[in-house]
Amino acid sequence: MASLAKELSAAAGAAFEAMGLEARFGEVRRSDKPELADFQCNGAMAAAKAAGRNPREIAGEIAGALKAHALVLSAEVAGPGFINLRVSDAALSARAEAVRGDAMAGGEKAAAPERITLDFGGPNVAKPMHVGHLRSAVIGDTLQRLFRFLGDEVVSDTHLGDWGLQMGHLISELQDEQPGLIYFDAGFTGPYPAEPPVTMDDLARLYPQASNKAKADEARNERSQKAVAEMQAGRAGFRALLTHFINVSVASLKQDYAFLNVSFDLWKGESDVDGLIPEVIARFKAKGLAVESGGAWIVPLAREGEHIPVEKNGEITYKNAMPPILLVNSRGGTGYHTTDLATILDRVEHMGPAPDRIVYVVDQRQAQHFVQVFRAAAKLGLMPEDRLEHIGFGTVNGADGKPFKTREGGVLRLADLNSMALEEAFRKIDAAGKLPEDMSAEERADVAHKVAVAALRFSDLMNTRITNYVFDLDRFTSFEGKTGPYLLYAAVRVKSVLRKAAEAGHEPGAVAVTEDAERALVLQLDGFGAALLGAREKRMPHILCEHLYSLAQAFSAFYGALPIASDPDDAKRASRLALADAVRHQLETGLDLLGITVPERM
RNA sequence: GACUCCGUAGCUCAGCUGGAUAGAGCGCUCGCCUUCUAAGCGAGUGGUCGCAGGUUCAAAUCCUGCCGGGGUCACCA
Repeated sequence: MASLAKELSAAAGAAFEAMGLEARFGEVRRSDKPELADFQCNGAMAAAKAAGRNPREIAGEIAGALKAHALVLSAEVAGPGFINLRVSDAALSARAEAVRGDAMAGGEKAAAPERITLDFGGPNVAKPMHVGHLRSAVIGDTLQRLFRFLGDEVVSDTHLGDWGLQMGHLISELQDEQPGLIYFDAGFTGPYPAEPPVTMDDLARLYPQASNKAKADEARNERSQKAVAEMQAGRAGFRALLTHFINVSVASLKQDYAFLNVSFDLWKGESDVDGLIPEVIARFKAKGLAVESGGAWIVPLAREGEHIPVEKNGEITYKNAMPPILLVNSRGGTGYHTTDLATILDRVEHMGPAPDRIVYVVDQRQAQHFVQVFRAAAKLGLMPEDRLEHIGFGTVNGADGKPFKTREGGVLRLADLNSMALEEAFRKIDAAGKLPEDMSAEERADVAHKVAVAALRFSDLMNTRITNYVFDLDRFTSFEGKTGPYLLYAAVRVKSVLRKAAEAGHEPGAVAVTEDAERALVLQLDGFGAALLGAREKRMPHILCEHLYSLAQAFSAFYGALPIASDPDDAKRASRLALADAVRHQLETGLDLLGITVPERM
């Protein structure tokens, strides 16, 4: 059974068509005014304008047709031409039962599923993840889960940053500290030691150290540039170091991601497409798309009207235009434009069936970079621009309103954020004092972890992803109001009611909706499918967050207003238990899509 | 300078493919635990939707222009 909103939309659409008007006017949605209606259709007014007719007259005819529909209790015209619909208790009851028994908890598959390569995470090998990496991880992972649930075929790839200047910084800084290491002996032919010469802490220390020096000292920066160029050119010792750095980093990254329930199918990185870079460059040159400029090779991308070259002191800058990409720099090295293009080539031509779409979940500040890469990829014929998609998100700012810096040091590590959230969860759990005395230390730790993850993921996902937000520890770990822990609490309470009822021998039965709180609850359940599809279409997880939060609220109101397991009437008790079970099913399903797991007790 | 995102309640934010009296959370004020988990529920408080024009029967929503803030603009990614 489709959602009530969908059934009603189809019926209203058919009624519009019968009048010679477009079916799209029949869109029915939840009413803004629950005291007046369950659902409303506003299409008559738009249709009247298109057809040059009286809106109330059209609304009256549509309402007349809808009255005959099996789900509809009443259909009335209000104001300038709103159609207010009430559905029958029987329709709501049937809908609740359908949600309860549905594998998708009332959701429905996407109409046109796609094969999607999802690129998110993007951690750098040189440095531990910081708070800014939270967003890509959490938004990307949620989209991954959502896409799969709705029928898309997803391959996720973390796309490690392991090929750029940061590797040069790391290599040269290590050489300064330990010049005797075998990796720096150009005459050595191998094999190199299997044990890594550094730990994650070493890497975390070496990188900012080198970066700061390079900023202050051009000669120091030049050495990093040289080191990276040599590494890219294939110097064996440097490649061996690269492999060590990657392995050390990945082990650490996996821990941070695992804490947040974030996973990837692939852990490929920029260095994996190293071998494809010459081919990318050759293809651009062969097609005449690359031009030489100041010793470097660039690919101009500006379109008609965009390209405004301005010459100043003998140098040409491209003011007010889409800048070209730097294919090969003047040292013969390549930057992230080129590796990104090589990665597209890899994904399209070397990894099985080509994806329908490649989606990048990366900071909004890189929007222009992606426009450039996408244009270049399209020019090369790798993939049309409209199949490449950048899902940007706002920065996580500090209290000063500025984004957390990543290269000056002093940033909050993601691992530390995770620990802080976990500590806070423990503290709040102890303060609430609700966990049963008999609960083992292991289970308590598990509950605290689930609460911490719910707090972190939900507080990040509930924001519209495009806007910046201020990092506020209280907000991340708040256990009151519109938060992940509130949702967990609501879900745990449903489970608790159901468990206790089962222990008393009471099972869910046939649903018979009668009370307002029950009607409101089922109407909320009915909106799940639309929320899922909306979240997928717009790539906006907060739409799903809003739905689940409203569902938890509707359940809490229902719980407060009516007895469930404690109702003495057998039929009412069975019906309300079934309603509670439908809520549990949809809440758990939806929270799982957000990467949030509900414990049995808390 | 160009492009881009944002500007809605004291604070943090939804709503933006135009529709009825603009919604949440936090805060603040009341009320509710001898009954299923009060990390809860109910009621109240609180808004020139940045400003000015325009389109429309109807604008927070669409268009134009301003103002304010963030971001980006080839050899770091």
